[in-house]
Amino acid sequence: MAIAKGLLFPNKKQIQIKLLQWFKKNKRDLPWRKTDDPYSIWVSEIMLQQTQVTTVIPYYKNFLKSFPTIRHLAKANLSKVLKVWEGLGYYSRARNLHGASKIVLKHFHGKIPATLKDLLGLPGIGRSTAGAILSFAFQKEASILDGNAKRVLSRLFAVSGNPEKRKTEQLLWKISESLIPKGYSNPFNQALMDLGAMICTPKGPLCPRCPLHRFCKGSTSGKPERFPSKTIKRKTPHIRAVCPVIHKDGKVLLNQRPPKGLLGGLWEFPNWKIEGKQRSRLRLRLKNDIKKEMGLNVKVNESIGMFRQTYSHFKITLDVFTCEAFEWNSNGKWVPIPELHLFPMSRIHRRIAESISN
DNA sequence: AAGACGGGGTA
DNA sequence: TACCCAGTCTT
Repeated sequence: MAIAKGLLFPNKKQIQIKLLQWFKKNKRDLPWRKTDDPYSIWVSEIMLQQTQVTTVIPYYKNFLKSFPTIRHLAKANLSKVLKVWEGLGYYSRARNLHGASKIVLKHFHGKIPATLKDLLGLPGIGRSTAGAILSFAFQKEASILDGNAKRVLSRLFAVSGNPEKRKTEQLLWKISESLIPKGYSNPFNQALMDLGAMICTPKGPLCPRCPLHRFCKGSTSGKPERFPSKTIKRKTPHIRAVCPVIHKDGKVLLNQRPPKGLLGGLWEFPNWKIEGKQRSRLRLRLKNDIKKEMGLNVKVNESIGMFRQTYSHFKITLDVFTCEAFEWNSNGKWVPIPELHLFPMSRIHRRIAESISN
């Protein structure tokens, strides 16, 4: 496990050169590589957290069109930011990005800070994102440890520890730091990412085409895919819920989720979990529950369908019923159907909204 | 140290 | 289905 920092790998120099040469010739053409604007690069790095490049590209372009500068972002309403973020997931990223833009405007004269300490003080920026911003936007000496770097380095040095354990993380960070050629953080970190995305892929790595093939302990030891080691995941629970779409005079009732936590700040149709035994006489139960919980007298129509969504730690099926209300009083917001598109909503509720708009 | 946090692409 | 993505934050 111990790899001393100074007298590291004898191949260090060759690894650096090979990787940089490979990168120069094979780098991906990505929108955020065409700019030197720290704000744009920052936006890209936040979007790329746990999200694949191809998913991010259209969001990145649209976001910068909507909020061209950090000042535009800082002055915008959170709801507008969430709307532009809609569908990208991990909405706390949007909330943190927005919050951080206000901090930068107020405490850093609108200039994104260029030190590790200051960057780490901004919400949504952890060590790896800070390293990416420092090296990509400011040409500073910094290291990264994203999913790509983690996989590449684990294989290159056959790091067999559980990648989720702190000790393994620390070791990988050490490797990432010590491998960077002085003055070349920017291309080197990008090269690490591109190698991980294009050659050293999670499944079926293209070792024969890898510039680091002959230095790679993972590859020469037989099966590079053993690294990083897999972690066992519990299978996700399945939640069933009912979801009344309550109509009155061309409007429907929406609730806004609390600002933090799951899908924080997004709007949705009322919905609540049902247990297995409650599945009988669903429409009658629904009518009574709406009366009891919302103080609303409604007529419950037939179900308009089951809507499913899989999240990282559970999956949910919403049984959606249209209802007709006989009165207005309620918490929540009555929204004309043609205006539903203005509200930030999660994927599953957006699909419901679209299904009743047609 | 462990769990929460979205949604999609891929095999 | 299962994996995993240019990770961070909370508990």
